[in-house]
Amino acid sequence: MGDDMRSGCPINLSLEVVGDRWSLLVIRDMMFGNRRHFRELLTKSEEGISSNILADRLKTLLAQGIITREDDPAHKQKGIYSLTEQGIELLPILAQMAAWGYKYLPVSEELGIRARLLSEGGPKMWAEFMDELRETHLGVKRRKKTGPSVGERLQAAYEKVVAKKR
Amino acid sequence: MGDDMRSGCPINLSLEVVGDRWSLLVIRDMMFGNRRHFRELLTKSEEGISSNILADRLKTLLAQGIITREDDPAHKQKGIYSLTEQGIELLPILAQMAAWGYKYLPVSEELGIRARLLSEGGPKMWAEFMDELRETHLGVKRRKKTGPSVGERLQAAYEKVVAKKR
DNA sequence: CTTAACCGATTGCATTTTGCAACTGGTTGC
DNA sequence: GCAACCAGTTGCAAAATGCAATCGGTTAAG
Repeated sequence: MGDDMRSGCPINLSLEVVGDRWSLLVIRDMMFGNRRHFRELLTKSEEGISSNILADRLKTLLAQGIITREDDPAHKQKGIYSLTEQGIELLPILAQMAAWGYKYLPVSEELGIRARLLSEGGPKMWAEFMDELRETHLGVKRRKKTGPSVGERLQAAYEKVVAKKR
Repeated sequence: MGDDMRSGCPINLSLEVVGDRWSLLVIRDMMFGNRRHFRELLTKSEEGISSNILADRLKTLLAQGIITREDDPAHKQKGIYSLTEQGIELLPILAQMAAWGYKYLPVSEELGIRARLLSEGGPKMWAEFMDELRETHLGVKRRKKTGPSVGERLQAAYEKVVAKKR
């Protein structure tokens, strides 16, 4: 993660910031899995990131202004990681990657259901989900709640598939 | 580029395929720079990829079905690389990355202009550009041509900025 | 027909990044 | 007071990356 710039191309710059094998997975877990602590990100991830890599990525994402860290008032050692607006706006990238992966790669049924719903929901659903993230990560109040949130709907759909498969 | 699967999550799988520092830049140059030969991709890139990395990435992208390679009838040594439908459908990911990078990173004016136009154009413009790519890479005839293509418009805007800056 | 430039790669080697496992210094709950 | 938990750090091996030189073949100019 050197800070030497290869070119001023926006795609290149984005790749220099989040174009590695782990950064976007950490963001994904913060967004869809609501992981906010180091230990949650470390142990509750599907892929099993190792602790040194996680520590390094969190440091980089922090330095880039994609996440913030604050002390957990309920536990002196715990930090709470939150997405910034800049981090929240990575969602469309994740959504497109999810849609592409769902269409072309051997996605498992339970892990693919969210991608399918998000893809079908389109940009409108993404915007709604981003508003929910602004509420949980930035403390921005949302106006209304008619029915279950996008996050709840995705989670419910996931659990339904898991239950069905067993 | 091991083929061991970390998880069946669509985002993770996408990252395993194109989540490195170079693959998407190669795709970008094929899409927006119309680079089709090894030497073009090698020397006309902003970032200066090295030949062994390029060879390796082309091999991987080929194996993944994202690009194809055929012999150039006009030159026995040259191969022509083309995007497959799967590769063309990476465009929305690139477009979102371009938009995010343009918004949050120190993008140069001349390399940012395409990102701005593409972002303003939205999914409709992306679809049009993908149709143009289907024509040039897959030989699929398009129906109509009213005015300059998206590719031409992006290129013209880029050149205009370059001319202005000098 | 010679020859220099060009072609898509490959090779060897140094540097950097990643991955794993053990461990540290500290906190919390029982 | 002690076991479980916490956010990381350390040491080291393995893999990926980056660079420069090179290879065997093709093409175009003279």
